[in-house]
Amino acid sequence: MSHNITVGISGGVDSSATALKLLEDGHDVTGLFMKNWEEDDDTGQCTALEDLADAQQVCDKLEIPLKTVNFSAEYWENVFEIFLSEYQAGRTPNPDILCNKEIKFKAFLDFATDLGAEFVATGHYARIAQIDGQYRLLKGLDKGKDQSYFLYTLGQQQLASSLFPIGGMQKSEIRNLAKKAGFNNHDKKDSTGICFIGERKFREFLQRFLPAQPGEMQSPDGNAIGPHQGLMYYTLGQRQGLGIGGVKGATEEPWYVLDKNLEDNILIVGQGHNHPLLFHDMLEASTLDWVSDQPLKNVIKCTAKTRYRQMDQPCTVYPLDKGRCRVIFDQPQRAITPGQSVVFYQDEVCLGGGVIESAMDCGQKKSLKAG
RNA sequence: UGGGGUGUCGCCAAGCGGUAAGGCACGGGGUUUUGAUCUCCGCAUACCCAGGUUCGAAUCCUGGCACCCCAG
Repeated sequence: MSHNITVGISGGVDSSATALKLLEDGHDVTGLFMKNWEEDDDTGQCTALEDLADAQQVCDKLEIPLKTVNFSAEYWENVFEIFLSEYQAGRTPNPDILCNKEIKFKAFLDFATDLGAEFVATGHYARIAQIDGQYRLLKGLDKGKDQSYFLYTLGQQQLASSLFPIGGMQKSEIRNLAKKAGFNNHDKKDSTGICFIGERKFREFLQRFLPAQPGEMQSPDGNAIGPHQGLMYYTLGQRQGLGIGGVKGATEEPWYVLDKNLEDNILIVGQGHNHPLLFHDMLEASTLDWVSDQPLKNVIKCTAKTRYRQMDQPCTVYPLDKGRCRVIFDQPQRAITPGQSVVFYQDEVCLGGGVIESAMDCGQKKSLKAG
């Protein structure tokens, strides 16, 4: 049967192919282009305009209407301000997860619904299944492109009114479809950077909103290594941008951010990608979201990702009070970073996740392999 | 200005008469809907300065200069 479906068209191949597939399935499709950020990128390019042109070309080709909507105010208030305050607090937020929660699957979904859409569709590499009367969020079938990590905050209501038509396809198939359909963007480079904001020189970008707060970099045993520009500009496990050259008496290994001492404004740095202080086998997370809408009641054994594109790591999740949980990994994890999200899986099923508050060691630390 | 030592890429650092290793940092590309990580490529006609010896010197000699250490 035919449905009235609004597709979030970004100007990229994925959303274009999404519209194409829905159309081929006989649905009544409308394109909706969002502009959520008002300024141009670093290079002065107005990428939003170029993207809109691509979106228009695709919709013209498909002979479907293209509407535009501007959620800049909502984006600023519900995504960007939180993004900034998290950085201000020395944490490392994931704005795209918030963007999905607050914009794409709230503001956008509500807007489309008001316009009469029965469903919204996006070009995410993820799948929605109905099992035992419950909506499940599944990984995308293209192992290299799975984006379920970014969607863990979606609940039953969102999934009930959303479609991910390309979640079962490979990226290469998508590009072929787009090429056959005559889309200009069939070989357009995958977009990266913060959604709607784009690729930036990140520290410079942050610096425009959060002024520098220089301090000292120290080794774990307190030796002064050099200056830093402000703890908010660095994240755990980071190598680039420290500016630490050769240090007399030190090894030749590169330096990484090991920890932040917010009280004294000190950045703790050490040598080696696998520095022991970078590894922890336990974390606590808050602001949990479960796809089932059911709060965690019992201990569960599952796998988790601590960041996008990480391999699934076996772990055990323990419910705590105040909507928090504790996660203990079978193996120590590198650079578990407060502000980032831990997302839980059981095989292909994304269960939900939460925001990492802290990383710790539960004392069963396995010995690390060198190198 | 007594004695000893050192001055090679932004930093650490090889080189010991035969025509400038390497690492880090940095820059650029790739991967990537966060931030990171990772990966590839680039990066000293030049060895504190000035003379000299050699077919040939960063490497030897002489004289400066600078810094460091021990004495005073």
